[in-house]
Amino acid sequence: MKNSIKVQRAIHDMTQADLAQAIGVSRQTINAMEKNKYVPSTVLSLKIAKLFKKPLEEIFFLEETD
Amino acid sequence: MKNSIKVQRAIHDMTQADLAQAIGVSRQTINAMEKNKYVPSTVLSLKIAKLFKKPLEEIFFLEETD
DNA sequence: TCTAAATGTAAAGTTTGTTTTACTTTTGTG
DNA sequence: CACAAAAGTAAAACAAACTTTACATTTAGA
Repeated sequence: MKNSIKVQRAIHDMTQADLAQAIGVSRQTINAMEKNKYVPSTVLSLKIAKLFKKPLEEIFFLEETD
Repeated sequence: MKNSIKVQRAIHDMTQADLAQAIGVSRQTINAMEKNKYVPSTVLSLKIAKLFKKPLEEIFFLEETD
């Protein structure tokens, strides 16, 4: 799975730390997500989509390998 | 987080086992999700939304406590 | 009612998400 | 350049997702 969190952060002018605090996770969790180190839980992705006011599917994308 | 997987299964006339096989998890995983035993990964929820041809937010909902 | 299919549940084990701490590297701005 | 903020990274520890096996309960149909 891939995501466009970094782009959304740029649009909203937020740092990784800002986003982390806004949704209640550690900064490393945001960083790892952006670097595709792991797949976040659905609660996390829903919170991020909600914060950025976008459908979840516009931020998180399935890949062939998923 | 809550979800309407059971309703979607009914609409598509699928058993828990059918759905499990369709998205590549165990039947117990589907059962546990329906009973809100745990929060699925974003890959799982995306696959389910895709299978049922619905926006993810129409199947998985954040709650106050999330 | 009898039976089979479907669902619910539970425990043990493995894998993966997430946190914490801490340090390095990059980037932007004076 | 110099400094600070932001981003990248890494390892250990813990929490949660997911599997497997196995069995009990419910539901639907002959």
